[in-house]
Amino acid sequence: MKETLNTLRVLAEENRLRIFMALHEQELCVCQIVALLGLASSTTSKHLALMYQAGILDQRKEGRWAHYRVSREWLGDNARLATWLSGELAGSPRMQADRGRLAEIFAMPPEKLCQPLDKCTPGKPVSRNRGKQR
Amino acid sequence: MKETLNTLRVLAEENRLRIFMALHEQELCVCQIVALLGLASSTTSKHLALMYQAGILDQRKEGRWAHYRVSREWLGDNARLATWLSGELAGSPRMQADRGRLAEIFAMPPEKLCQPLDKCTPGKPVSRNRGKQR
DNA sequence: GTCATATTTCGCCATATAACGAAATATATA
DNA sequence: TATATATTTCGTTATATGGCGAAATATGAC
Repeated sequence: MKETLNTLRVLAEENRLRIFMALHEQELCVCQIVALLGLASSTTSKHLALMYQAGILDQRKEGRWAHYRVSREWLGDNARLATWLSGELAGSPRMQADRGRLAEIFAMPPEKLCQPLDKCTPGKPVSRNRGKQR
Repeated sequence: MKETLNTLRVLAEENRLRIFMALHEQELCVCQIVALLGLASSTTSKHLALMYQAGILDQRKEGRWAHYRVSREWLGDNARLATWLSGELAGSPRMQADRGRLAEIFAMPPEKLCQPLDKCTPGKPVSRNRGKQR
C-alpha cells in the first residue's frame, strides 16, 4: 500500500501533473520544464526528484543537462492509472495551454533556452521546429 | 484538471484508501467505519465528507445513521482508476487485515456497535454473522 | 417534553509540503 | 586554471491538512 499511496501523493499536485503530461510522450531537459511551468528551477528540480524517486520518471544525464521522461517500465506497470490520467487530462484547458507553450519553447532561439537535442550549447546556431524529440 | 487533481488528492491518504476499499463492495454506517479505522468519529466523519464531496462516495441517511458506499456512478466514470487501485491494494497486508477486522465488526454483539442492518438498535437482540450487506 | 445515541461541525495543535533565494555541485568552455 | 551555466541541495516561510476533544445537530426511545 505504501507504494500505491506514494504514487497517488506524488501525482496529486498540479505542477507534477503538468510534468507528467509533458513528459508522457517526449523527453525534456530541466530548463525546458522550468520554462514550461514558470517555477523556480529549485522548485522544479524538487518536483522532478520526487517523481523520479517514485519511479514515475526516468532520468538521463548528458553533460550538465538532465533529461527526464515518464518511465516506460512505470507505464507498463501502471497502464490503467496512466490511461485514466491521460483520458482525464488530455482535454483540459490547462494541458492544452501547456502543449502550446511547449511548442513555443521548442521554437525558442538558443540564446534564450538550453537546447538539449543540440547539446544545449548557446552560441551555436540550432535548427528550430524539430517537432517531437526522440 | 481541478476535478482530477481533487480525486487524486482525496485518495492519496491512507485512511481514505482504507475507506475506499472497505466501501467498494459493501455499504457501511459511520460507526462501523470508525471501528474499522480506529480513528475518532470526528476524524472519520471528515474523511467521509471529503470523499462524498469529491463524488467518490454515496450517502444514505436512515434515522440517525448515515450509510456510505462507493458511488456506482463514480465507479462507472473512473473504471480504470478503480481497477488500478483495486489491483494494487487487494493483496496488501493492511487491506487484508482490514477485511478480517470487518468480519469481526459484523460479528460484534449489538451492545458493542451499531447494527445498521437491524436499524442499529442497541438492546434488541440482533442476529449475527449476516455476511455481506446487500 | 427529556434522555440517549449517531453524526457532524468547530477550534486547536502538530506535521507535511510547496514555494523561493542562496549556496553548493558538476561540467563544459575559454 | 578560471569562468559560465545547468542542476541540485539547503534554509526559511507560508499554507494545507490530519488528528483529537468538545460542542452542536439530528433523530429515536421513553
